[in-house]
Amino acid sequence: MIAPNAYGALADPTRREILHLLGSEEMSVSALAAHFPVTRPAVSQHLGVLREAGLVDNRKKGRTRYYKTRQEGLTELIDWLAYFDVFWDRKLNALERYLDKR
Amino acid sequence: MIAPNAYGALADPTRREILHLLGSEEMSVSALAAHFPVTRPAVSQHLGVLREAGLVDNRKKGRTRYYKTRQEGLTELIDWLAYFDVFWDRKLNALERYLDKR
DNA sequence: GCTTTGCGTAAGCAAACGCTAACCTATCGG
DNA sequence: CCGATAGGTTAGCGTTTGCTTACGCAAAGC
Repeated sequence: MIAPNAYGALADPTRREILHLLGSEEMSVSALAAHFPVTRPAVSQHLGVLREAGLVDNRKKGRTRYYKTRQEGLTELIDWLAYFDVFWDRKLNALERYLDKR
Repeated sequence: MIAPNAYGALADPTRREILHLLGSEEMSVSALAAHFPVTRPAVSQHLGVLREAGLVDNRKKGRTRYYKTRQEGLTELIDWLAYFDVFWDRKLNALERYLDKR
């Protein structure tokens, strides 16, 4: 599945925070909505945007629907950034820090 | 200078293409506008958004204003993506290919 | 000087966005 | 069954966005 508009999905701060929350663990819509000042339908709509962008996935368990980040969707963004030279500088620096922590 | 909203700046496809054009070389506003179906003022407004986001810079030479990408601004996006595991997978793969070429 | 060129800015408008309130279906528990 | 719960959907709203047209101003060119 291709991601039509992964960039626009990141434009909203709530959606970015949702992605980070779902990055660490699977979460239900209600549990997700508890983290934000907006109503549950608003979060549901954000999840719809993220799903169409290919950035999240979900599975249904009973009446609860669990969402999680769909990491393949993020590769588009990473590939886009790879065009810029700065990518390599940051990459090597960050990689160094990353490897130091293991 | 901090970048208040680098994410939203990427939401528009015209702005993304502008960034790539400016990544390879410095360009004037008119030269930039020639690449797009929209008018020059529209491009000028896009450049204003990119400038406020810290993604482009410009210098004035006579009556011409040359824009170029401001690579430091992209670091926010890279840092954001670095939270996800897929970032490191892509990074390590790309680094491998990169090193193989030397 | 006067005209042209390069660019920014302002006004106005249609479309898209983010939100809430209200409603719907589906599932669980009694 | 029946009521409560989980979550998607819709209508309507104010706001923001992206665009054009029109204007203003500084730098060149004549």
